[in-house]
Amino acid sequence: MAERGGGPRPGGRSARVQAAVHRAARDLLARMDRAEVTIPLIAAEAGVTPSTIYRRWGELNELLADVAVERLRPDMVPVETGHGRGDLLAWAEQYAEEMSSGLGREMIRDVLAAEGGTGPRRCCSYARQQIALIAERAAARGEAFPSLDAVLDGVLAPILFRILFDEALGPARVGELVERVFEGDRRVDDP
Amino acid sequence: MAERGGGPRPGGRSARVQAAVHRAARDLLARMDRAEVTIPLIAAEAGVTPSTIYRRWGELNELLADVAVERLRPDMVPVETGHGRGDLLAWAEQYAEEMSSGLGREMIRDVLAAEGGTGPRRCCSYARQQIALIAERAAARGEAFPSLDAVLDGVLAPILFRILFDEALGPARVGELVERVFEGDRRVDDP
DNA sequence: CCTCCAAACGCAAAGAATTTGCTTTTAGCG
DNA sequence: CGCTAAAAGCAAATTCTTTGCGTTTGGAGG
Repeated sequence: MAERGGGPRPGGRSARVQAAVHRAARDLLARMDRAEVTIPLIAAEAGVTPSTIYRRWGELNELLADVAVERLRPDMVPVETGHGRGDLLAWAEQYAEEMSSGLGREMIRDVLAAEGGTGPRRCCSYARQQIALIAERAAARGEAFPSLDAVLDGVLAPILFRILFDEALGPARVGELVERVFEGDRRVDDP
Repeated sequence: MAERGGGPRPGGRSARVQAAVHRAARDLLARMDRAEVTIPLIAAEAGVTPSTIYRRWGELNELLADVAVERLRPDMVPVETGHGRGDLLAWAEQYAEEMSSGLGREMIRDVLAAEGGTGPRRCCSYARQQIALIAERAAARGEAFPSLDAVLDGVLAPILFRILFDEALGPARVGELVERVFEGDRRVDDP
């Protein structure tokens, strides 16, 4: 029913409609309150009929989650500072800042609100890839670097947890978390 | 608009309606798929008109979030094992298990999906209270115990992060997290 | 190049949910 | 014992969602 993701074939009609709908949704989210955005509105903006959207996405949450996951995909490689700890710190600080914004928070919530669990998984995997890349670079330089799970649980988890349930962490606290994940037992086993 | 929480006055008509609606929502959630539950359905089950619910809660998400926060409120004090680390471990394991269930995950998502940020805050504060209680008991015994923030970021955050974005953590990993939060800098006076 | 096919879209009617104006009930108060 | 403000009921109007059916489209095979 859902058929999220890149679409069936690149270049087909299906892909064009999906692109138009995504763009329309992004535009509307940018210029009006999230609660006022409806499927008929997006359809009108995209130049398609509502039933097309209902058939492809099923409900507003699925569509918005789809759009949010797309926007959450990292668009650049993590900056290189010369050592793994600096790379991770820079990445974590930028990540925390982006996600702490009003728009960032809304996108995360949209992703979580969708039915199928694939959206959150994809977001997690995006972060995983970025961290793995930093870890690889560190390993190539012969540095010790914490395991992927340690970084996920020790840095990413607190950042997202605080954004969702409490108050977003500031850069100072993010720095502490990065420091802490480098302390103690370093498991370099994970590539 | 929302008027979540305990209700205006205990015993009034308002409180009775709220209780009836909450119960109806819980019953329906228990016996049918979450996606099929609608406000008119809940209204019928509760014996009120839909417009009452619309006026009080605004939309389905708000109502379900309200119900979920209620159910997420801890109903007992953390078990006493004799020392803080054991208390925290027992609490964390039980928390992780409860939240990892299908029902637990749905409740968390409901809480997060609501508009106002008060639901997630309240859930966080429930956990805070439980942890603070464990910490107080430890302090009363003269034990060292990690700071509240350290526990939130080091134990609670990974548990919830994995449930929401990845795969729920097993008891073994939860135990590791508890161990780790007791390592390193303890910001409470030494034992 | 042409024809055929399945997938996807548009249209419009039917069905369901949401909003809203107005009336009625109720609990608390003087 | 009335009075009043808040909350609920009722019903009409509006908006969203679903669905059946005909049309278009892009691609595969001849």
